[in-house]
Amino acid sequence: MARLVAERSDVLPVLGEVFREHGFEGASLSVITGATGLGKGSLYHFFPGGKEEMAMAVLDEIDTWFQVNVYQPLRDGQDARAGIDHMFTAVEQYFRSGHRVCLVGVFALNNTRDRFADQVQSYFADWTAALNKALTRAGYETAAARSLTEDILGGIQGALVLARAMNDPKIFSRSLKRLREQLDL
Amino acid sequence: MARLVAERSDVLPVLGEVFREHGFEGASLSVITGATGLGKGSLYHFFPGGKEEMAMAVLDEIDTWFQVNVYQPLRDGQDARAGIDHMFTAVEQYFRSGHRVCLVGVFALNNTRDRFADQVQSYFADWTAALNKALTRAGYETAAARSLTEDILGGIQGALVLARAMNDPKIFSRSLKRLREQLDL
DNA sequence: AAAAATATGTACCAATTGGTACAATGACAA
DNA sequence: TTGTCATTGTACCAATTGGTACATATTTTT
Repeated sequence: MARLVAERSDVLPVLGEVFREHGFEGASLSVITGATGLGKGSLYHFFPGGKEEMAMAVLDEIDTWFQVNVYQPLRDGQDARAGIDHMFTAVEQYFRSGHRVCLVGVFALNNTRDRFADQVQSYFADWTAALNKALTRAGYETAAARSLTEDILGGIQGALVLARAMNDPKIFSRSLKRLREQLDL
Repeated sequence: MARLVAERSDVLPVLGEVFREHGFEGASLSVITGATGLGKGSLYHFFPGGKEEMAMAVLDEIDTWFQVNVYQPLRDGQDARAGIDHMFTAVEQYFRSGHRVCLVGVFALNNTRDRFADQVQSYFADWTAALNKALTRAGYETAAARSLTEDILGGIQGALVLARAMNDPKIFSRSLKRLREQLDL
């Protein structure tokens, strides 16, 4: 069902990158039209709710991606260890080895969080629950699993901040590697 | 030399909180005048360079604070272990046990970083150098110290992101405690 | 091909943006 | 008290903001 004209879903990845780069406030309509190549007419046709609906749609797409590629393997995979290993691989790729930043993290840090509180909250809550379950299934005690989960999710977010702040993506890959090895699966 | 009228330095903490809460783009002049209680006249008298100079001044103040309260104790304290322990205490207080976010992190994540690249970079570079030196002095091997430094700085930033995203400041305190204990000083 | 539905460009809108100009006010020292 | 300098409020500015209206394409369906 491919069309020549743009589809709503085609523009979501571009919107995602725009919001990552500029934040929600900084992503002005003119920036968005420039990056997507779509005029206001098209934009408001696809997203009648304006910027807020665009960001919501992006967050939804991100949620779906993580559900499929990260949370479900963690929760339901036969081998818990394999699910965890798969998570690290998926994360390394998703964040482009530290070249890409976490949109949810970007939104979370300032007052943009309040606009999208539910989606921001559940992004990390779902991830936490899934990883926690996997670690438990892999043999960790309840308390240890809980701590490890926080350390790993925090470690990922922090490594993204550091990598971008120092303009050195390798910081992310190195950190991810250590987080993984710390588990000696 | 206290004066009845406002001083430039009096307004810096307020500006800091405004930029934390709204980010650089989101901190409009009207938000700033509202939060500081100063009109544009005063604001542009103290900061002729406008918003950019305000943010620069805030970043400078932050840098000074960390130099005095974190980096120097790490670098020059007689007891390296005490310096590290002091760092954790200072950080726990500075970030108000997870109620406050890191302004440099906020700026780092989106394109605001490019405006303040030097200050963002050196905030983490200086911290990294100081902590690395302290860990080395405390007995860690070169490679181990380097990894630990990244883990600790990343862990702090990530914990701040998580705490704010989940709206649960305790995540920060818990993470900080584990990072500290991991060192068994 | 005609009709219906989808998609898009253009013009327009009030509100807000960051910033300037400047006169009036305040403090303070000679 | 007079003069100097720091401080502040107000009015103003062009540019941009997010958003709407709508007529015109462009597809898709019939």
